[in-house]
Amino acid sequence: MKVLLERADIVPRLASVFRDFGYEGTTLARIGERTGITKGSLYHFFPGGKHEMAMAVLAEIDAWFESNVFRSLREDEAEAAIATMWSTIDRYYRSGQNTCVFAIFGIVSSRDQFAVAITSYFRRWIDALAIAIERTGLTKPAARRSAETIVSEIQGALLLAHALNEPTMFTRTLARLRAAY
Amino acid sequence: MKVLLERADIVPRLASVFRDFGYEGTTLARIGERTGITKGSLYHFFPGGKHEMAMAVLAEIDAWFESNVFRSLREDEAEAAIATMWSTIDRYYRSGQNTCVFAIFGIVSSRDQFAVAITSYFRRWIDALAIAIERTGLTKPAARRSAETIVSEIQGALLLAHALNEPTMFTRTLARLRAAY
DNA sequence: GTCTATAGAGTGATAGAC
DNA sequence: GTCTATCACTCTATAGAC
Repeated sequence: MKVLLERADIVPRLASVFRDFGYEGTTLARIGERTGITKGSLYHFFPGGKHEMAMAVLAEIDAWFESNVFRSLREDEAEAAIATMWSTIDRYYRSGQNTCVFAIFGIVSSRDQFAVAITSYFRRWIDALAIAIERTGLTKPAARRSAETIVSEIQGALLLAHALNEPTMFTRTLARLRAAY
Repeated sequence: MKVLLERADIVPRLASVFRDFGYEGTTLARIGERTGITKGSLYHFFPGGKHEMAMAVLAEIDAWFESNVFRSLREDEAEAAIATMWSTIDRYYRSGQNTCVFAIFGIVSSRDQFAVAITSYFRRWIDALAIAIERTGLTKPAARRSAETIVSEIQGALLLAHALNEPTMFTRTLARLRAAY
């Protein structure tokens, strides 16, 4: 029987708080309220404090996308990998109800302390998608432009869906992209 | 000679701080550092505190867009109004270096206290643009879908431009939209 | 003199660190 | 839980505009 927490149990719970409140808006008290994890436990697993907690959240999301989206785009058959991507991210973003933690962190100036993680994530997404699109027959520059447009549209739709509290804004965009690519 | 501040002088300076740090990340101390405006002046003009300051910032940006973008889209000749929009927002967002305060406020959960202002802003942008596009000959539903896509793409491009610290991501998107509509 | 705007010390509450 | 720093905010004394 396991009664003690492990770091791996904590990170997803931290993610949910950072996702809702952003970096500045996430306080240790709020983490405690929402997850039941006390400050003692937090500092035991993340001696670097709030910054290390946020880095762990970004790293876990990054790893999830790497193994569920990016790798497949780079290595698998292109059309299938792209088709899988639409349904994977629809599930991940809960059809527009979830926001993207990298977007939240990337839009304000505290972005600077996570700049490497943020740029790496978006760059690798665009790069992997460009590789897949190129394999469907487009030229390298055209594939790259399409990849940038798609990631940008996904993020824009997520943003608007949340700002307007209208998740269908996201699902409609996803349906349109699915049909176009 | 005028040495005393007026509310109208303060709001744009506040906007620059909220734009860079978001609502939670903006502190009165930081406002003081960046603008030289001390608490005495701030609370004199904004008795409602930080919340009222943020509302004033949103209201001013909203009014600027209303008179420089939305009104023209609704009332002026459609092709000309749309053409003007591209260059107006390119200037407003300083070719991708600026972020959108409504987007920053709208992406985190503190969005709730500004929900009315945020949804009104994006809705009126989409509505005005849909009216203009419909006038160019599209059906009402098609025009609306295009308008949603455009606003979403603009926001997505702004987000990615900032997250990747690559403003050209925004200018390229704007160029593509300009060519397509 | 009157009134508006300003400076900034001081308040309790709460932040993150440990 | 304890600590110190910092948070939003209050308040008083005074400077500048007319």
